[in-house]
Amino acid sequence: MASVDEQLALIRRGVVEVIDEKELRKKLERGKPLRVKAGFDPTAADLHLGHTVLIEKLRHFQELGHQVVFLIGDFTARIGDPTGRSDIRPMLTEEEIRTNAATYQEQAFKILDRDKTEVAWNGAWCNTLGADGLLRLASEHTVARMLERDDFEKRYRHLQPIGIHELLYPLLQGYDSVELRADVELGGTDQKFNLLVGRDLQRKRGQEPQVVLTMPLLEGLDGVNKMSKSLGNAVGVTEPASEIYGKIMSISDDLMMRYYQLLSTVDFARFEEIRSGAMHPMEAKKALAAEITTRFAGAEAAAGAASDFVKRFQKHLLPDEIPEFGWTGGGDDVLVCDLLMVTELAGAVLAKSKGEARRLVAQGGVKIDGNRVDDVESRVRATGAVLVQVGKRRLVRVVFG
RNA sequence: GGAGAGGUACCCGAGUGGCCAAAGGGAGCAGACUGUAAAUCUGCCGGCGUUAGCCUACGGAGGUUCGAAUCCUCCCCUCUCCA
Repeated sequence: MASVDEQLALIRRGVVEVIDEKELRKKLERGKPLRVKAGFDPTAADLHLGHTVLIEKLRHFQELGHQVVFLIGDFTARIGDPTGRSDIRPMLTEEEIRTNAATYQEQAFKILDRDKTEVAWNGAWCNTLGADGLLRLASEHTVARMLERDDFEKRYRHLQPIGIHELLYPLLQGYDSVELRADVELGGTDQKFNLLVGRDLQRKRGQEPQVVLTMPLLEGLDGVNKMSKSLGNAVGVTEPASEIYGKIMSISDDLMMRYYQLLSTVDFARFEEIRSGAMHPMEAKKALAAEITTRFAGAEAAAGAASDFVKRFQKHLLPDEIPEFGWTGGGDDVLVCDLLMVTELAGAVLAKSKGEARRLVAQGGVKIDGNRVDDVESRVRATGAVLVQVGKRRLVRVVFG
């Protein structure tokens, strides 16, 4: 095992706050592997890059020989973490949670070593806690302290509803640490309150309080809000290579530096080179996109996505693979607007409605076989196949017959 | 239990009988400019329809009216204060 100082150096990288660093040092000095916990509520179908910031940090601990506990919040997912929420979120069904949890696990092991990771489900103890246990838990905290929490306080002040079950969330998360005898818990900065409740509860139950490590929140593609699927600014780890690559290429330069900081493994010298502008921002972005795409989709797919990107957006050529859709509408010639509706059922939506289709054409956003079409009345001969392009990214080959 | 305030499109939010498919902002989409960047500018932004127009929509259900997001009744939901 590495020396305590070496360990601390790696552990501290990218971390916002360590509570408390002296305690962490003391724990490390004992020379025993620490139990390091991070919890994930399976509220969405997939993990996205935001989650991976924490998982990467877990991996650091794993590399240092500590015991990583990947906690699936199957029970807490039913409440929904109130963090950052301005409204009550609907409770998920057990079914949804189970499926989500399964994919979370699979995806986490793209980063973590499966054999060295302990997977725990908090339903295991939450479900057997009983009203009795819940009461005891609830008695160990006060309403005033709970309402100190920023998001509760805000909602309270803005006359927004707060469900009583939501007040229970931090307690349950904290209780997980008691059950798992966690030495360290990781979370986003927005989790600080919940993480600290864990320390409190552990102390009350005679355990040494866990050290809390907060990680920065990864901004989504918009560069403003934190990455979240529901905000539509997320990059999912299971997305196709071309999507991951393309989405990263579309971020702003500022955001790129942020992603480098939180997602990349490049060393400090390289980081500085990029930050100073010695490297062209676009080249730097390509390197980042390649690194991340490789991590989740493999080197081969990443290379493909990269060359596709150059072809398509820099040389303005067509990509290797273009989705095809059969035309079933019939007729000798077809209104371009109708053509845009062809993929509606297949999911790759070009236009959601005829109105939108007409708008897109009128605004010059549509190309047929590479030629801009801006007359709403335009028609194409319904023979062979035509290439339909909407905007820069949406591309479909419509096959007649 | 009592008193009061409120629920408007993806989000915030204006509108208190016709000029309201509903101001303004944000998000989103398309175009120009680019490095598929940012910033900026332009257009669009419920559905159907070539225009006219029709349908759907201001928490829900009824009602008043030639006409309702706006008025009335009941119901549902949220918040505040008192108990």
